[in-house]
Amino acid sequence: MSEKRKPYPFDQFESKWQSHWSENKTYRAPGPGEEGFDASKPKYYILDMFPYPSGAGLHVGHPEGYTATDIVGRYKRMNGYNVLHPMGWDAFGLPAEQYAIKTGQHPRVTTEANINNFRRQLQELGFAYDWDREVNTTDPKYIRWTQWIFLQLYNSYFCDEDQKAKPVSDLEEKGWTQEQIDEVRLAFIHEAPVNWSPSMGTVLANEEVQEWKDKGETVERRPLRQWMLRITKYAQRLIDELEPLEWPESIKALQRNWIGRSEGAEVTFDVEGNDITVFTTRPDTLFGATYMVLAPEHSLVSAITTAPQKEAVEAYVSACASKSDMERGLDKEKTGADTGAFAINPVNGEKIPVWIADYVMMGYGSGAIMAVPAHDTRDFEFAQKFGLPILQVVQPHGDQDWQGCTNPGTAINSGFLDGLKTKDAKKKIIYWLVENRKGEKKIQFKLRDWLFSRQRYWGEPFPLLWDKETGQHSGVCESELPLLQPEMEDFKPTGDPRGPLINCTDWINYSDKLQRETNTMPQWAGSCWYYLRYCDPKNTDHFISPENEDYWGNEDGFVDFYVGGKEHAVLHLLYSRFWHKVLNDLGHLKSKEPFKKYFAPGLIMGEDGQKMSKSLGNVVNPDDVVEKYGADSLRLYEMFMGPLDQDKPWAMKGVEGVHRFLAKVWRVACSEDSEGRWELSGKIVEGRNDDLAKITHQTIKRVEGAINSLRFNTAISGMMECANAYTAAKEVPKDLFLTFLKLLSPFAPHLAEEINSMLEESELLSEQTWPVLDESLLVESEIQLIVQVNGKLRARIQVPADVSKEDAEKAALADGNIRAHIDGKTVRKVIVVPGKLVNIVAN
RNA sequence: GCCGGCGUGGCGGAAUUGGUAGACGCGCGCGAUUCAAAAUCGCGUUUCUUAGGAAGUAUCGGUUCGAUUCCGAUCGCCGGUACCA
Repeated sequence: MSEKRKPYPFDQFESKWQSHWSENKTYRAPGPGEEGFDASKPKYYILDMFPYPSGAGLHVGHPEGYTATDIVGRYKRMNGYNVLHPMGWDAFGLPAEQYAIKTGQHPRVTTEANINNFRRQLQELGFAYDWDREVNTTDPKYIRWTQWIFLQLYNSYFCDEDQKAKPVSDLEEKGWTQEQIDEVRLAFIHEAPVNWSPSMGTVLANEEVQEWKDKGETVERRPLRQWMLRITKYAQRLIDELEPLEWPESIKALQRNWIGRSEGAEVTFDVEGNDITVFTTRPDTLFGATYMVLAPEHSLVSAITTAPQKEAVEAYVSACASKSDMERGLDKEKTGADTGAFAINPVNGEKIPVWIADYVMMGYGSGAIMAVPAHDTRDFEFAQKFGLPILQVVQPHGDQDWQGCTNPGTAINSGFLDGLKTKDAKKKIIYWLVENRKGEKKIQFKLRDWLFSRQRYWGEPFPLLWDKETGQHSGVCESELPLLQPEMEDFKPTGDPRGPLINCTDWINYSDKLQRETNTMPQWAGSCWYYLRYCDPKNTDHFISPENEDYWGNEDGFVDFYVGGKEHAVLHLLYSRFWHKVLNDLGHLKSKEPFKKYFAPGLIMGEDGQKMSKSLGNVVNPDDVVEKYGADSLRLYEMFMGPLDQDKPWAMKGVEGVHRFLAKVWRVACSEDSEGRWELSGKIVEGRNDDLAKITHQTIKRVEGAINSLRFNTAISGMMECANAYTAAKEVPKDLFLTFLKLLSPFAPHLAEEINSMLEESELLSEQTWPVLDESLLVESEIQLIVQVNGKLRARIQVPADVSKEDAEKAALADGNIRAHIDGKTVRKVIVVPGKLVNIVAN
């Protein structure tokens, strides 16, 4: 009936085992106080980035990381750990809302349907998740705690002396006014040019802009009053506390880069009676500052501009204002205008002209620079174009051209700095600036505060109220949480920067005096802390109980091992670290970091080597692969493709390859009868076979090593070699084959479980312990030595494993081929590496 | 420009402290089985070759008895970031 018989009947047992595991709660990980909890067991918390349940369903990229963590989790479990491996849904967010608008359904409905589809797909891959711990960021019981954490941020400030967050109530006790307190809250309202997307009708965080632009959305700068989170206060700690984490160096570098720490100095210039401060990383070049540049948006521009220059300056400012960020970035040709004003260089009293130019950004430092054209490429270009003076103050090493040269060297034309190396000149000028009250040492960061409000419907509302008369804001009472969005017919973005909730008058009006905040939180809010909730998902008194925190978390990084896409290197991973530190500072958590160890799987590309996309038609649907080859084959293939952290192209032929391997394992135990039915072959016997014992134990060693170093592709190669040996043998001892099945079970749990049960083993493989390596089986009595002459392989000789150096040398020199190669030459030296080789140096 | 990563057969890749380069898989070729095919099993598969060898891990150079591995320079590709002062 079936046109093509399957190489092994995965379709008949995969779903059976999935149901079995699910019904028996095989992978339940009980926590403190729960039934079946065993405090003596060590714990292991392994976490996947929870997916955003899109309408498109699971992508083949998802099971890559999920299979890796599943293998490690199952391996740890077989080694006696109480493994927490949970799954949940990052279900708020713009795409969900856009999809809902498009289909005319409420996002809660479409989200639920998408979640059900995702859950089905994940369950069909046999992942050992504890589904009792499932979390969903859009669940009111979850929203409640997201909002509670927001209120912690809102009700705290950053104490600079102690470098940590503290409750604002401390400031109230010190007699601070409400206005003063509002200035320092970690969640604060701020009017500034922000990233406004006209196409999406919302603002975006700096970190998100590129991603949405890539998807074709428009983003422009626009001044708006928005809620911000004061992440910049944590800039230094976010760099320092990253150091001890077991993260890939590249990801750490990405975060450091984004935070962008620069050491330098602030220098104050007198400009027509105003103090203008600039930041510079090269205070040693202060004598070479021959002009000053302000950003066009700088607040003092109109005040200092002289009458004759007024028209030109105003024209330039408005030209810049109308340019989008993109145009401004693309246009590398320097432009600017002379304000006519002069600044006094504090170090030598020189009068230097003040210009405005759009190569100076308002968002970094003070929005003003001292220009040192001799030693800065941008200032050099600008000075050349506008004929401004260029004064060399650093003599670079060697014969490098000093013009526009930014390299360090020796100070010249710099008064008391002359003759000093750049490093020493920096120290001396900073000392001078401090002494003369003209500046100070300064550390500057690129990191901006986090724009946290969105003008959308499908997100957590801010639990905040505004006084209609005074305009003062305040947090709602914790007992009123969760605060859910009202039911609305039409929640489309309105273009109104207050968001669609503004149209829901019943909901907005909290009382006669008070009105609700109408902005909502970004998708990141829920994902910032979900790893904590998994530990105690049903707790109604705490976001996580201290007992669960102590049991599941680590002091030096809460989660033992976190796996997920590197596209979140400067988004989710940075935001989570920030929230975790705030919660730690406020005494709600004991650890400083959320993720002790982190790993980012590579991207799975299309078969054509391009990134998978609908438009290219190269998308692989995991459901189709499971249908055709089974879940084990998909899992195994994704692990066999290559190193986990590398980007790699999909190849359906490769899926067939691992599928054949699984079928080969199946056929070690089973064969077909004349009707085409599978039955035990009788090849598995009681007995012993030293050769197979050796390769089986070699495989234990290889697989263990490979799992511990996340090199799953080599684990699978090892198992393939072992299976090839079983295939070639006439009989396979049962104990060895059962050992092999245990090794295979984290990778292909369904097949391993099925064969195990067919061999009348009653206990589930996943309940069994990992095989113990017997090293004695690996020792050889005879080994092969390679013999080289002048480093080139010339012979292989068999010698006893414990051969002495002298005997090895003798045996090598006795070999016929070796004799031929050293014939007529003098042996100068013989290197013997025990157990490996003999190298004869002769000429 | 700056930061990070990567260059090994026809392809994905292996070689864990420097010690047999190309494991394992894909593809391809040959053979067995079959009436035939599929499936399966076995053998072969870096290149050149005067068949003894020679060359070979992006390129050039260095250290070493010995380098895919360590060091230096160059080229190429990928990712991040960018008038960040």
